[in-house]
Amino acid sequence: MRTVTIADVAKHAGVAVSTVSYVLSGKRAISATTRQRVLDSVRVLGYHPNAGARALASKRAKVIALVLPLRAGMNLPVLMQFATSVVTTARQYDHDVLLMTADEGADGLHRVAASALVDGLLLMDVEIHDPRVPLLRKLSEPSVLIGFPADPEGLTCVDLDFARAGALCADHLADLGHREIALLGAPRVVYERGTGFAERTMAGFVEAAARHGLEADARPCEESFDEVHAAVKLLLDERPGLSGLVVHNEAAAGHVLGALRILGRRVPEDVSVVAICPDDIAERASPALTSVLIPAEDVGRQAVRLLMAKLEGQAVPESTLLEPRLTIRESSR
Amino acid sequence: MRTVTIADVAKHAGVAVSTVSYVLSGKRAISATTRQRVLDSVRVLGYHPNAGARALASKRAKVIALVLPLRAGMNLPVLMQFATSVVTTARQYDHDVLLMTADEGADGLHRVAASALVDGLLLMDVEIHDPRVPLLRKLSEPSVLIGFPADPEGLTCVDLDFARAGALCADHLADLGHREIALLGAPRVVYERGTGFAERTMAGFVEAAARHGLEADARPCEESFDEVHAAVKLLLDERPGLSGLVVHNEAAAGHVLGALRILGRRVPEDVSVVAICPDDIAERASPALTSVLIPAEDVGRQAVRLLMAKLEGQAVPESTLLEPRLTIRESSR
DNA sequence: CCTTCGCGTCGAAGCGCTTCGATGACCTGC
DNA sequence: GCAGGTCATCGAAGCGCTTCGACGCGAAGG
Repeated sequence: MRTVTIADVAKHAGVAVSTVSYVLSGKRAISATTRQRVLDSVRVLGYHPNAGARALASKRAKVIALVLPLRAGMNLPVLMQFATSVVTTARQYDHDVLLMTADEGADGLHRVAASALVDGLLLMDVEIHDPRVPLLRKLSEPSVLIGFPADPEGLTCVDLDFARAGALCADHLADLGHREIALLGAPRVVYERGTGFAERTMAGFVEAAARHGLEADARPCEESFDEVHAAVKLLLDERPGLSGLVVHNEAAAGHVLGALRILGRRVPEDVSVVAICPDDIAERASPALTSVLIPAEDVGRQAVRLLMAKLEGQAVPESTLLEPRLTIRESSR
Repeated sequence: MRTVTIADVAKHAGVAVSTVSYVLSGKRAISATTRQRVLDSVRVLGYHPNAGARALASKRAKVIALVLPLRAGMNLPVLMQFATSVVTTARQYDHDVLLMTADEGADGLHRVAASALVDGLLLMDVEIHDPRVPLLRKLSEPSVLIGFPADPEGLTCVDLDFARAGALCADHLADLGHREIALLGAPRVVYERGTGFAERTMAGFVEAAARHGLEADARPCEESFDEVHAAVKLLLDERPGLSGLVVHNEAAAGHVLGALRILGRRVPEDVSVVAICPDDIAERASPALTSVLIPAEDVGRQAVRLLMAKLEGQAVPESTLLEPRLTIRESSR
C-alpha cells in the first residue's frame, strides 16, 4: 500500500494539486463544492500530508522544541505537568513537540534550529547565568524561557511569580497571628546553581515577613528524611517560639510533617505549615497541606501561546509573571 | 544571513552537491583529500542539513515518537528517567524524539506515522487490552512497547520482569527467616485499568511466597498518608505475626514508614520493609529502604536499541524482560 | 596494446509539498 | 457592448536533499 500523496487526492477529486493544497491550507478562496469534493477525497483516501515535504516547501516544520532539565533537585511532578500542558497546547495550534534534554546544551539548540527541525524553542529551568541565552538571542528562531536569566532584555520569559508566592505564605501566616516564622527551601545545590526561582521565593518571603514585623528565617533544605529531620530539629531548637513553617521543597514536604510528628509538635496546633508545591502532594499529606500551587499547566499553556504568537510575528511582552494561588487546607491555623 | 545549503558547501569545496552528500552519509567511497576539503567547508560555513529536505529525499525523518502516559497512579520519577534515557540513547543513534501524550490515542499515532513525521514509535505503559495495539500491528512504521498487552504476538515488548521482582522480594524476606509477609501494591485504579505490571508483581510475589511455604497476602494501596496509615494498621491488626512488608508503590513507600513509626513498629527490628521503587526514593527514606530497582534507564536504552534495530530491518525478539536487582539497605533484616 | 574493472566523482531526476503568476469565466457599471 | 474587476482554478517553479546511472581515469589482466 503506497502512501497517499497530494497528487493522488488531486486526481481523485479531479482538481489540480495546488487546489488541494489551498483547500487544506485555506490560503486562497475555493468554492464550496470543490472544497467538499477535495475534503471527501482526502477522507476516502486517508491522506496525510508528508511532514518533510511540507516543511521543506513552506519553511515551517510545525514542531517546537521543548528543552527539559533533568538534574538533581528538580521537581518532577511539576515538570511532567508542564510538559503535558505544553504538548496539549501545542497540539491545539497544530504543532508537535520535540523533546530535548538540557544536557544537549547550546549546541543541541543550535542543531535543531539550524536544521529547521523546529520552528521555535521552549526552555525550562533557565538559570541566572545561562550559557544558552546568548545563543537564543542570536537565533532567528523564536524562543520562550521558563524562568528568568539575569538580563531578560530581548527575550520572552514566563514564570510563576515566586516572590509573590513567598510573600503570600508570609502574609498568610501573619494573618493567622504567627510572630515567628521560617522557610525551608530547595537543596543547597539549587541555590548554588543560581536557578533564580528559589532565591526569589526566599526574598519575597523575607521581605513580606519584615513588612509584617515578623521574625523570619529562610534556609536551604536537603531532601532525605534524616536531613530534613535534623534541619527541622535545629530550627526548633534555635527558635523555640517558631510557630509557622513554609516549605518550598516538594520532596521534603512530607518529611517535614513526619519530623514534626516525631519531635512531638502537632500540626497545625503547635506549628502551622504551608507548602509551595503541586496540589496532589499537598492533598496526599497528613494533615493536608495548606499550599501555594505551582501552576505548571498555566505556565506551559502560556509559554506555548507566547511562542505561537512570536511565530506569527506578533510582538509579545518580555516578561509574564503568573499569580500564585494559596489554597488553605488543614495544616495551618 | 541566509541559511547555508548543501549547494553552498559544494561550491565552497569545489565539488558536486552529490559528493558532499556522500561525504556526509558515507554511502559511497570518497577520497581522503576530497572528504577533508568538504568537511572543512562544512565547518567553515556552519552547515546543518535541512531536516525536512533530508526526510523528504531519504524517506527517513530520523525522529522517533515517544508516547508517555500522563494519568493517575503513574510513577513520575521512573517516567522521567525513562524519557531521559530514551532521548539520550536516541541521540546516540542520531535520532530525535517527538513527545506525545497517550491521550492523543491511536489517531495521534496514525497521524505522526502517516505523515512521516517519525520513523518509529515507542509506547510506554501499554495496557493489557490496549486499543492502540491493533493499529501498531497494521502500521508500516516499527514500534516498541514498554509493557505487555494480552497478546504480544508480532510486537516488540520490553519491560522489567515484574514477576521476578515480586518473587525477589519474597525470596529475600524468606531468606531472612520471615514467615508471614504481605505486599502493598499500586492504587486500585491501576489494577482496574489492567496495566499488567502491577498484577504480575503480585503474582510473582504470591507464587514465590507459596514456594517458600510462607503466609502471604497482597493488596492494592492508595497513596495518601491517611489511607496508607489505615491500610498498614488494618494489615497489622489482621495479621499480628506479620514481619515482612513489600511496597510496590513509590508514592506510598515513605508513608508506610511513617505509619509504622506511628503504630510503634520499628523498622527493621519489628517489621522488615522492601520497596520496589527507584533508588533515590529508597535512599531518601529513613531508614533507607532495601529495594528492587525499576531500571528505567535500562528499559529506555534497550527500547531505543530495539527500535533502531527494527528500523535497520533487523529481526528482534518479541519479548525482552529485564532482570530486577535487589539492593539491601537498612530496612530489612 | 587493448580490454576490463573499480574507484571517485558528477549531473540530473525526483521526493511531496507550497506558492506565485497566469488564465478563464463571470459579473459590474457606464 | 466592452473595459475592468473578481473569483476560482491551474501549471510550474522551486524548497534542499538523496540516490541512481554514467563517466573518466589509472591499474590490472590477457
